[in-house]
Amino acid sequence: MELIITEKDNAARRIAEILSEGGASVERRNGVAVYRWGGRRCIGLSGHVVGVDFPPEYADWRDVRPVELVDAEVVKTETQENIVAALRSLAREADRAIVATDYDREGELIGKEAYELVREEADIPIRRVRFSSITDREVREAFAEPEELDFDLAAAGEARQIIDLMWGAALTRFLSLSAKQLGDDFISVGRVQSPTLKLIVDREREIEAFDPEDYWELYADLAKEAGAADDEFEAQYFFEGDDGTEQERLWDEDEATAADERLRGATSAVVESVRRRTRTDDPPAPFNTTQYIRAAGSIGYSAQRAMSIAEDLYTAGYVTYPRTDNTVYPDDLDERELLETFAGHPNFGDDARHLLERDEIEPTSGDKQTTDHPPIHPTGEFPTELTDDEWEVYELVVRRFFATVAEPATWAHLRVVAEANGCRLKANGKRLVDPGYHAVYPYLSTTENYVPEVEEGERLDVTEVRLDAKQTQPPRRRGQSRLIETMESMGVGTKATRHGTLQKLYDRGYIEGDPPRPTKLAMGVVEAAERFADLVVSEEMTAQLEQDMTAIADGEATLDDVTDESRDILKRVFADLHDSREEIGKHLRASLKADKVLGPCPECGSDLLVRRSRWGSYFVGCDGYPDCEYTLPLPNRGEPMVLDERCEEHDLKHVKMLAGRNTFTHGCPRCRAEEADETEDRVIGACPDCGPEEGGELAIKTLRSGSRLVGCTRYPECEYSLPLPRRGEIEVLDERCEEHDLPELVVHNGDPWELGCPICNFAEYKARRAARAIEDLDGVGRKTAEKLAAVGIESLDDLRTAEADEVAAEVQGVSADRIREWQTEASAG
DNA sequence: GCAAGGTC
Repeated sequence: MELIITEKDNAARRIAEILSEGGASVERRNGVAVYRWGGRRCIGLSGHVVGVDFPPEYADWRDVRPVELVDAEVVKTETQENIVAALRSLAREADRAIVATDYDREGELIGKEAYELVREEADIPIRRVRFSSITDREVREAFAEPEELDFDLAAAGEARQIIDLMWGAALTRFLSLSAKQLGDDFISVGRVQSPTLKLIVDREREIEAFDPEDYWELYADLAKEAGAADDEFEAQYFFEGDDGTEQERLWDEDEATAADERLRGATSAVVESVRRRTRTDDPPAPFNTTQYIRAAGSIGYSAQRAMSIAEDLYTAGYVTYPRTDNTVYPDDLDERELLETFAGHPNFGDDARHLLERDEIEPTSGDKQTTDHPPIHPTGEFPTELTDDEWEVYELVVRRFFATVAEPATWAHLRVVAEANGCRLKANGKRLVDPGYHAVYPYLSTTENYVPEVEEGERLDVTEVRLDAKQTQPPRRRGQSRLIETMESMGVGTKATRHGTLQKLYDRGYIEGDPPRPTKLAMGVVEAAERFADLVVSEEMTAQLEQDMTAIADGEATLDDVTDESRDILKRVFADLHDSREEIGKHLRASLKADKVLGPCPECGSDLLVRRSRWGSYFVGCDGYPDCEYTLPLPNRGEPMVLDERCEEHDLKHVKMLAGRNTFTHGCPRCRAEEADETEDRVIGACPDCGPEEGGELAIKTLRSGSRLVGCTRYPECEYSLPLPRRGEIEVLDERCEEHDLPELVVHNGDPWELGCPICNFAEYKARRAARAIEDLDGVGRKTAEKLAAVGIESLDDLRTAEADEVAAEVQGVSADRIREWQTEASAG
């Protein structure tokens, strides 16, 4: 029997399909899928099935001095026991094996790990095949002429594993021990996470150090003398700077007002020059992971969410592998054929047919060509049931593919320079003459700037003059996709890990919000690392490692050469760290506290801190506790983030509550509490729970945490309550709900929101939320959710408790098995 | 309880 080993199940299934010409069957070993046909078996791993670690005697952080990890042995442990067991048992039955993992360095290492597991069981020939996309031709050609594993390349990967573990673990333990942070709140550093964190911290330092400067810009509205009213356009004042370049900003107020007055003295301007240009705007390159994340970010998806959706679409077979650096379509991809599959599609058909009219389909390509996976593109398999988010992302991938085979766009640029009373004015117009690829890819801006056709020497009316006082702005914080792009350009992390690294920084309490802002703890960690272990916060560590890995792969260095040198460097770092342990610990503890301090306690003058209760909720408490028991409540939704902004009255920092899309600013917690104390409850009717027996009434209440609700006046004996929005004035109308005998409410926060009867409103809200929860289940689209609602399934609970067979009989197109899958998912979530 | 890299 010949055993074929791939990096993942998906690849195993597709390779089996190709080599067996569709004749493969699936069986399970230890729960792992094995594809069989003829004399062949094919198993997919799950990436690395073994990992590096220290022997168990190094496990206790308190027992082992961190520096000892530098010379500790590094052992391999099985991390995916089911898969390893399945692989071993298959190996015992095989008379030869073929490693078919991904065609990249990490794939070579994963292949070598499989090689060693097989070797422990059987002394059989083990060969290697390499292909860059799982297509019929590439796979057949690769299997026709198997090659050998590249052990040097695999050793390069192992060197990375060892160095990352030893630096990461030793320094993480050192910092955590020094700050006495040993539980879930340990303080981590690493070759990838720390330079990424420094990138964010450095930008924050620039922002903090920024000193804004005043400047002025001068504008005039110009209009053709006999033209239509909408022929008016804006032109900007400019002058020649000392270096001969065009300048728009006036840095001196007197000069600015002088120019303003001069221009105001002009009633007309004379066109000095008109320049027309045509510019082509080339369609974008195929999607690699980073550019995909960026595009998904521009339509509102976080990096993590974008990757998670892409992975789901990939597993379902609708798009190709989402983790790739490649921006060049492989020769095997027939773009015309793929377009043809879309020609009959209800959503994409028109665009696909239009693109097929081109004589020659020549796709764009990016700078980077790799051997592991093609750029992300649709497979041509059409999805049936997608959630709204999945559909939006799927459409993005389809349209990006369309864009890469579409024509360039053409813009007409028109630059007009005019002179008015000695002032020179310019206007740059642009018009999209031919939308080209924008017609099929509507995600990039096509904003035009209108400037009418004018002639040289033509006289224009000056209809308005504006002098804008402005200030230079600090650099902007990078958003998630910009950070990922920067990490890529620094060579830090990989296509498969960068978004996860950002998530890790959030989880470790190093960054908050979006765009991410570093915490004081992050500032402290980066400062400590810069002083004592500069290498671990520098991108050079990765650059050096890459060079060393290349040397190992080329046979110019050995794994031991490289790891021993790294050990020496790390030992020198520890020699410096040793004496400063106390000082570093104090600094880190001060940083940790700084993230939580709001300001002085009104009762004892100690610091008020954001704290967490035993039940997990947040509140503001005094650092003087238990001597001082002063507290203030915080909203019960989201994670509190302390802002720099301070309340003038109470000298307390403002608090923002981070809750994804529902993030809001709470402000000064003392102000909120005092406002609540001063707000009278407004009675609006009888309590439906206890009104008849106990005479309880419903009132609009404001809590000290800032929440508002309609609740029973007998609270806490009666806990009946309905939520109200946090913001906006609540108006009570005379109209009453017939069913509940309560007044209709209107919330004034921007556009008036007619909330109506609070009981009806809450019922509707719950129904909407339930519908959304059901739609979030894997493979339940809106249509299915509607069908389920029609048979009375309106919440996850309804779904969980329903009889799958009965529902299947009533709902067309949904099997009982499918419903049981959803029930499992609903119970798990 | 450490890292970073695969993959789910």
